[in-house]
Amino acid sequence: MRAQPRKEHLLDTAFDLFNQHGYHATGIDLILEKSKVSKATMYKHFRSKDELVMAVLKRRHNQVLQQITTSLDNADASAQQPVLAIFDMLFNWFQSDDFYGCNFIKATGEFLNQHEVHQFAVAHKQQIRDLIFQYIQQNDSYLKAKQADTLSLLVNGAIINAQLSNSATPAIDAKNIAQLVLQHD
Amino acid sequence: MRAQPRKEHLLDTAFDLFNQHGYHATGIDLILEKSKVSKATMYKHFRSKDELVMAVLKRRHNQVLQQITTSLDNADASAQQPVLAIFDMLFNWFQSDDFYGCNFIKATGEFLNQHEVHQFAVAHKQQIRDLIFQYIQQNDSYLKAKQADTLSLLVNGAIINAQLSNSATPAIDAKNIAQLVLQHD
DNA sequence: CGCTATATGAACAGATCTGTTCACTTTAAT
DNA sequence: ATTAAAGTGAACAGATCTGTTCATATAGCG
Repeated sequence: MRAQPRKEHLLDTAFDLFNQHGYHATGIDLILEKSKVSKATMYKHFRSKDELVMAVLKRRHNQVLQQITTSLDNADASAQQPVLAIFDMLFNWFQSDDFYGCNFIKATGEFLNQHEVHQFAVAHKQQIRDLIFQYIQQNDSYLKAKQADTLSLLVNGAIINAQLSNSATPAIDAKNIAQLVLQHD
Repeated sequence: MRAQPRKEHLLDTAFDLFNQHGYHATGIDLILEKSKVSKATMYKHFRSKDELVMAVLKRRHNQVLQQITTSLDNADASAQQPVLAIFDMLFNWFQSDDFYGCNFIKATGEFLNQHEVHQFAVAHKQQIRDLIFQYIQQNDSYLKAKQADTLSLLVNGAIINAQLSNSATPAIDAKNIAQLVLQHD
């Protein structure tokens, strides 16, 4: 199979524009203009705009899971709570130029509950929580595994506050809170 | 001045639809159909859709500030941290049938940073943080006033997780975390 | 070189969206 | 009952959006 640079480039451009303008406010034509891809090509790869949105989300989903896994794998195993490495990852993300909040949270806001896109976004967040849950069970076993809910809440709160304040410090705030809560039980 | 039931009804309907479908996905025609108001009337009250959006946000902004103020005023002053009453308010909100997440967070996701709507939404969240800050200074003075950032992060995290999980328990989770963090310092 | 995949661009259809206009009707207060 | 304000409905304009089509161009590969 040949690599598909056009398709990947299209997904990159769409991802950026969706994050900045939102899903409905971003027209197909804008994506095509920015990516220098023709409309016919796009519709050969994706049957509809919704399918493009789903492809963007699925690719990002895999990227995020990969990033979290890598973060946790590289975490200092001698640390008291290696799971907190997640917040260091958030800190880096918040500082990047192309940070415009979480595209999955955005997706739940723009599509109705029963819509495929909404449901995929919810499933994505749930899967992150589950990933944290599993990691705690295996590596920070002295922690109550149910603390995954707490960490998930702190992660999402940090994302929102980082977007609102256009600063990365909520990642540090969240890490400090997490540290306190986790070592308490 | 006469009361303006049509205008208020229009704002009510628009608020609900914006919350469920998002701002851009909600067409004027849908709002008019649901509210049984004619298009001419709407455009007499609001010069554009953006102006309607702003009116919805401004009204909601006042409602939220009022709710928080009332919550804090009615908080058990003998409690250790009366500021935690905010999370009880969140709990009730999350349980209501018309809870579809935070319309201000949604607004930041759908409008560019420099857009009036985006900026108003950011200012709204900042003002809530400031309100908490002031309350802590006056009533929970043994707390570090800067903890308003922590509470803000917990509030927003709870809102997101409540929307994602379609449950009210994140309000309780956030309250427990807040209690722990605040009494620690 | 020549074959085949893939991409292009430009025009087009049809739907939907915001916003305007206007003749007419309803409502509320005097 | 009269009058003035407010609301209605329906048609319309113009912009924008998604999606289609097709003749042409281009790039990779034997």
